[in-house]
Amino acid sequence: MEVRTRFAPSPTGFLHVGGARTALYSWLYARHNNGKFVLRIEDTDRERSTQPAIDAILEAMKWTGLNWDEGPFYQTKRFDRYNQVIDELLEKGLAYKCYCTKEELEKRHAEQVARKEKPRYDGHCRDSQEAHSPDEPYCVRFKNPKEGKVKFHDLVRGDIEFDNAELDDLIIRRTDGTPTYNFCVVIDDWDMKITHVVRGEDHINNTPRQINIYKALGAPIPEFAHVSMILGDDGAKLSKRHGAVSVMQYRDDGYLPEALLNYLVRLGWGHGDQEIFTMDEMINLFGLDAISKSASAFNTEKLKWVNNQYIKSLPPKRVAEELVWQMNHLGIDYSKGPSLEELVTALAERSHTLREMAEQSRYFYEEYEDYDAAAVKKWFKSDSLEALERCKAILEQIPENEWVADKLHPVVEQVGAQMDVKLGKVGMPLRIAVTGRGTSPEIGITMQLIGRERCLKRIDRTMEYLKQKAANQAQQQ
RNA sequence: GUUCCCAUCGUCUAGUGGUCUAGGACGACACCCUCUCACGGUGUAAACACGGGUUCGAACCCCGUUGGGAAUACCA
Repeated sequence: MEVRTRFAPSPTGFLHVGGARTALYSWLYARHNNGKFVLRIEDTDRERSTQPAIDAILEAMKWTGLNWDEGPFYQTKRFDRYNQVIDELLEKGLAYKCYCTKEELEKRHAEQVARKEKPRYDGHCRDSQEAHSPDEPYCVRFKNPKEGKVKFHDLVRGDIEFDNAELDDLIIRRTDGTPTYNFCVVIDDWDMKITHVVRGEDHINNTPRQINIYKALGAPIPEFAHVSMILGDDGAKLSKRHGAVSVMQYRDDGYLPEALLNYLVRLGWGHGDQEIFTMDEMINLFGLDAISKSASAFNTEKLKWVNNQYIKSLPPKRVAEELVWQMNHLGIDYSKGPSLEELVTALAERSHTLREMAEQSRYFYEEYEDYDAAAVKKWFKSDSLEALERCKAILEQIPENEWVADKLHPVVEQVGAQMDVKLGKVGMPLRIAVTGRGTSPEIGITMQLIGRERCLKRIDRTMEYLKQKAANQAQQQ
């Protein structure tokens, strides 16, 4: 039988990393088994569901590359189907109309809590013979079995069982005529022939209710796999105060989707000691049974490391694609200067995020304003002017067509030898001169990418600056 | 309260009764490399929540305790 999985978010907000991991696991399982992955939007709660949230979720799914084979299906478009089944249930006596008012319900609920009982519907209308006028409002409840147990084998947790006595008759159709979640999922998973339900562990408690509905319907019961939740860096439940929670926020922060997915797959799943997985490896090696049962804390430091691994190993062309967003976001006009691919190649090793990379790239495309104060203080010494003069003398002899790292790199050593000083005394003033700052890639490639004309101009500028600085100091003394 | 789920270094994990004086990764620290920042390399510190069983033998199996989490909605 074909494996069919699904991801069924409710559009009440953006896609967060926990949802993304669940989606990833569901997607991987389908791909691993050459099955189908279905996307369904669970929007039966019309109060809280919004179009912007739907758009945000779809955008995040596309960005991560978790492509779906069918859907997106919307539950709000399937109300006729749900109501048809509810009517059938009503006819067969497997569901019943409940006329209890909200006030009555609340009162009984409060009494149960006061008695320290588990609050649940008491079945007041289940066997009631009370007469009701046709226009009296009612909701529909599912007749849950009163006795026995519901057992199921969870693919990640093993056997789980609940006593039916713990469950109550849940509402499947509200007074306003709209069906509710626990009913809709069952109908949808049934209609969409879902074979494996991969979802968050918060649904474990819903599973026995849903199984009872499957049974009442005579529908096949799918396999279930309940994935644990993701905690924040501090081990507390993930929330806004943890900063990045939305998947798209990670795009904005400069993470590659490949890296996020790799990080996420390893968070709660492992294959020996392996840390980095290509998509194909993930698909080939993934299995629901290896998913860890306990919740796991999100660790941004490790994500950064993974991201750096991908920035270094992915084709520069691919990284450059994602870098475009950052450059535009920072307003850097990269049309005049090195290509983004060259930039990526030069900066890959020292960038943990694309945002960092973009921020470090300004001097390749724009003139810098001021020198980095700390770098100036640390590296501009009394002999820096001489070092720059000597550098310039050699650099001027290098023609435009030979302005490449291999030719530029030895300049520092030559001047270092001439002056009989450590290379830092030459390389650093030169670096600050051409970039305005104390950090950059290797000086040869840095100068190559900045270009001959710009470099010489900046060196001139810096020599002027150093002369001025020396003059000021002399004056003060 | 009740039901259900969970429990190995700070974090993610390997480990499915002996090969565990518990392995890897991130992070931390130290050293090496070095024109900066990084990358990389080497090394150090760092964990089986607790208590009972079962067994010749338990991180691994069972029970309990403790601690976390989820559900208990006319939300999903």
